[in-house]
Amino acid sequence: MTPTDRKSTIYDISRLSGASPSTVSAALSGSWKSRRISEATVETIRRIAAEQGYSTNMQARGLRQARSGLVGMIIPLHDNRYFSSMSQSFEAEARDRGLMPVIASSMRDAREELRIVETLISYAVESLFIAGATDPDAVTRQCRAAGMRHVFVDLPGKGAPSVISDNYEGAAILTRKLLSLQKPQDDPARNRLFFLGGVATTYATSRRIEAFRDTLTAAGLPPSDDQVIACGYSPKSAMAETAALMQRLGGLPAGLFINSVTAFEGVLGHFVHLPPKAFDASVIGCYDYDPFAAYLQFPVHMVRQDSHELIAQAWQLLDRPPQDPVVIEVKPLLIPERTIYIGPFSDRG
Amino acid sequence: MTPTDRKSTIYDISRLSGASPSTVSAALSGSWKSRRISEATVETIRRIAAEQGYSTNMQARGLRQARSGLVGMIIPLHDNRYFSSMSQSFEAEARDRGLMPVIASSMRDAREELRIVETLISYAVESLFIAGATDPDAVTRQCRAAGMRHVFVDLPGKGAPSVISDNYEGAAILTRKLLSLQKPQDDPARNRLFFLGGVATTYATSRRIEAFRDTLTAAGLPPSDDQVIACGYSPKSAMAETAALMQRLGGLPAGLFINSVTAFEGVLGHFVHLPPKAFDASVIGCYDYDPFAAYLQFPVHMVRQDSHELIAQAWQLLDRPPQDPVVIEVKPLLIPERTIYIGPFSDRG
DNA sequence: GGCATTTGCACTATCGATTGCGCGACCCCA
DNA sequence: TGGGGTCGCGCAATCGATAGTGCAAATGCC
Repeated sequence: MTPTDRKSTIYDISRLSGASPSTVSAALSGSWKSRRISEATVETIRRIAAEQGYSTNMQARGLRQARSGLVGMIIPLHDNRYFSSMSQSFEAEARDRGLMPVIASSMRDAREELRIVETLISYAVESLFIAGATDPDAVTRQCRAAGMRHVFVDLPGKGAPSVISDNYEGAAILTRKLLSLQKPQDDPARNRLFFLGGVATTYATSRRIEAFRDTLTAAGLPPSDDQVIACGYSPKSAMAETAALMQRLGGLPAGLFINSVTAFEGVLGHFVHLPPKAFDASVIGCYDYDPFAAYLQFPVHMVRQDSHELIAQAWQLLDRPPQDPVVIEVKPLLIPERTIYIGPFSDRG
Repeated sequence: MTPTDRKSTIYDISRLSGASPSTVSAALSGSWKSRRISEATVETIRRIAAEQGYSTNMQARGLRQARSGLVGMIIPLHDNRYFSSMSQSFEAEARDRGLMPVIASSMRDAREELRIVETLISYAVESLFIAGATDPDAVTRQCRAAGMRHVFVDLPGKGAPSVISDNYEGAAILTRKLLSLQKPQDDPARNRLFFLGGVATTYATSRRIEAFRDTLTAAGLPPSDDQVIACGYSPKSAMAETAALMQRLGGLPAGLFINSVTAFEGVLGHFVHLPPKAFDASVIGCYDYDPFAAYLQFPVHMVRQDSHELIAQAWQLLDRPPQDPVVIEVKPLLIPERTIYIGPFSDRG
């Protein structure tokens, strides 16, 4: 209320109320019952604190208690539907628990990721979620050294509990779907399914490629190496690779398994140059869901990873830390073509 | 290195190096030159600190220096392309400046927004960005009381500098585009443009509605009140309102101005039930850009707000705080139909 | 050689909140 | 009236880092 520009402290409240700083602290922090402070005193202190617009200095509290009230989360990037919906779920749960979420993006850069971990440790976050880790083992080493609980999401780590989506199953479902809808093409080079996007050395992508290969093989169509183009997640490279592929094939292949929305964005960047009927002979699938992508000029079959459930399970792992570094797999869902999925936060926008 | 589970402090380094804690602090914080600590001593201390995996306790430093090294940002929600790309730009710049970004989402809830402001103040963030504020005046009051610098983005506040996109201009451009492409329809009730989504009492939406109205009026087609349906930003309500509108009109109107991607998501939730040719007689525009939305079954004309530029300008306002609460307007861009815009982070995914 | 500087570092208070401990006042009961 | 117990609260240490000040040893200068 009073327009002082210094933030008021318990010492100010102490002076104004006549009570000692420790009494003020107890009154405002909730520990007054066990410290036998009378309700009347507490009331007075609360009133004065409210008048002064007092709020606890969390740095001081954190320093004293060795708890900061912060929880960290690292994601590859904010600007991505999958990860940002993880952030949303993460933040909701954190705030429900009275914790302040700190969400940072690594841009899939291992160095950056470690820098963030170190910074978060400096701020004494109480636990850390790492989604889509770039170098999980290094992260675990750092966290261990600082005694920090952590959980991996989407990309497992050997040194800590992990929650991932069932990449093999999801990719197998999607591949089968594509196979079942594939229309035969004249040119044998084009009459095949291609896998595009992702980083092959990455756990998630490697599992998906495995499923892609196994499923094709099981269908009697063992893929050759050129059918897997793990060109990274960026729109730019996906666009270039799509162009190159079509150049090579002289058109679209019978089917395309796109390994993330971001890659899809790049693919689309090339597709816009094609006439609508170019897609008639192809079937397109994407590992990731986007409502708009579900309703393009051509049908797209999408696998939706349950980001909300991933995060929920991750919180549970923190609550009841398992003995061994378990890996929990969450089933992804094949979304029928041209379907708008309504998620948990869709009453907000 | 040593597997102690307590984090090491300057006192540990002090003991191991034989130097005093204050010397250790100076050596590690960079103030050693002005404190005349010999380079040899600094080297020793640095080595030991590295061996011990020391990192500064930011709570202690922040408490002492009354600076936390944190910058806050509030956005309505993470799970939104427009806001998450703001987060991305915000975070990049913050980290470049050696600050740790803390990004929280208000879910467009004024109470929640104020709670976040209070929490961020408790953590002594050094400045605060508020994007799409729900109650800017209340935010300013709280920030003032705590002596906190803040900037509004996307939605202006009276009490602090603001950077917004030029909503009037953007909406006028989009409306003109829709008008120019509109095909005459038999039914006069349907032969009109409709505005759907957003909160009418909100600055951005009200400016856009103003432009929508003015543009139609200037074209000799003054709109009636039923042509503006400000049903909020959520997909759910947009879906319901789209259904209701089409029920009322007996089909799609000649043109639809959709006031955000989130609303568009809801609209699409209804559109999926329509046959592709249902869109032939309509022209659709959306205030917000999404690469996938740009490539739907029907052409969509989109206005892209330059989130990167908005954030860049906001940082500049913090650097050189203006006397009066200025409002900087950033021009939005009309993206031609079926165009994939490649943004500043598209080499990452 | 004596005195003034400079060098290199240690001492100690401090930031704001929490917490173990202790102390006086009051009550109860014998 | 005295002893034990409870009430209500204050004192002082503490968390880890920083910064003002002081002080001995080394160096410079005539």
